[in-house]
Amino acid sequence: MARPRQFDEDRVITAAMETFWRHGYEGTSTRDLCDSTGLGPSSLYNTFGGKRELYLRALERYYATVTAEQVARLNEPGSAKERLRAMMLHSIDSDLDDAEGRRGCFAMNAAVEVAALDPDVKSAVRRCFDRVEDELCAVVGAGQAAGEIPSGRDARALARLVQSTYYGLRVLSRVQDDRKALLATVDSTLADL
Amino acid sequence: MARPRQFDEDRVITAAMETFWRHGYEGTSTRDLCDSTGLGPSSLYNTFGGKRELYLRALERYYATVTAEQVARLNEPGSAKERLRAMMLHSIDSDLDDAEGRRGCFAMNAAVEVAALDPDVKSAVRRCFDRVEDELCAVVGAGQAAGEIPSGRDARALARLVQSTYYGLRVLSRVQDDRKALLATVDSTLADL
DNA sequence: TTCGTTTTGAATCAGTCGCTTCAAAACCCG
DNA sequence: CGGGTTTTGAAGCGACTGATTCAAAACGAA
Repeated sequence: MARPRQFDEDRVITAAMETFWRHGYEGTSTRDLCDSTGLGPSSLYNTFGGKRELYLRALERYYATVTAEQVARLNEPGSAKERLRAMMLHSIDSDLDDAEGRRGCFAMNAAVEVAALDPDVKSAVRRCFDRVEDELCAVVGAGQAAGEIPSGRDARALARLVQSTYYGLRVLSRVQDDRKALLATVDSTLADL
Repeated sequence: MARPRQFDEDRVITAAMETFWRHGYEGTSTRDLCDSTGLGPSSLYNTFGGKRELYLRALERYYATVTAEQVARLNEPGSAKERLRAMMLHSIDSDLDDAEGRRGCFAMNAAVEVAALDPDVKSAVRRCFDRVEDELCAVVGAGQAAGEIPSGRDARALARLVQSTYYGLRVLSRVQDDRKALLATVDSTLADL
């Protein structure tokens, strides 16, 4: 029928996600995106529509990959608290790793930078957060069923408490390099469950 | 000796802070700053040096005003838990208020958007966070002395736990409008102390 | 009033912004 | 191979970026 594309759409979105993740929405120019994806501007606009649409696609990709990994990590073998700890530990170590560029959590970055200005971004970010919350809830529920966590309190409420502390720690990790202090807070949270 | 300035430097910094706060660092242009401050570009550059320096001054101003208000709110009359609750409640209501433009916490915005790229911004933000942490620690200590909070655990550790949950809630408030759910998490945190 | 100093506004710098246009190239189907 | 369709690269759109220049204006001190 017609000329086929020379690029893999998934690869392009992944490359765009990396760029947005590292430099933010306003900090990323269309030329940056062309450079990192290897696409010319016409291909980029022809395929995705524009910078904003590509950003939304990048957030979807984040949900499908990184958020999925977080969920998977919560479902690895171990007690409920061990699994909660593993997820938080992994994120903190990732946040503090210079080799990863200290880019933090892409969904959180989008929440802070763009969510107030763009309802679609807000929805995409909430989708990530809600998915994590649901899985935290499941893990807490399992812990309660196993007698590891007291059943007196609502699993959802406990999950939200863990979730808040978790994202708070990821904020602090942007300016606070003391890994031990962050880990101590993780353990305080788990001890309270 | 020479021609005096036609503007009040404090007013200019405050106006610049509002603009940076609302639109972020990259989202604010020098012309935006000229418009909001009323200064011409030459006056602005002559006085402050450039956009980055003005941003740092804006962060200092945030510390001197908003962070100071948070600290003051922690020192109002009432029990320790009442004071902790008052601070968190005030911030959440501020975050959810459309009339305030849903701009969140300027220090947190700076932490997420700029801190990784600019050590001076990182320091300025940490100054805000550390000030809040210290005051939280004092309040927790007072609660322990009054018998309101068990003395078994380190006040500093408890303060950091509250602080993490606090900033986590402010992240969630960017995409989550359910005030009751956020407040429930505040109460869960306080109940655990 | 005159001098020396600083501030101010207007104009403008080269470079970049997000985005568009368009003709040539590349493909599949018949 | 020819016809129809899509993708591609290059060039460029007007607007805006952070920053600078410079002469005129506005003051205090002598």
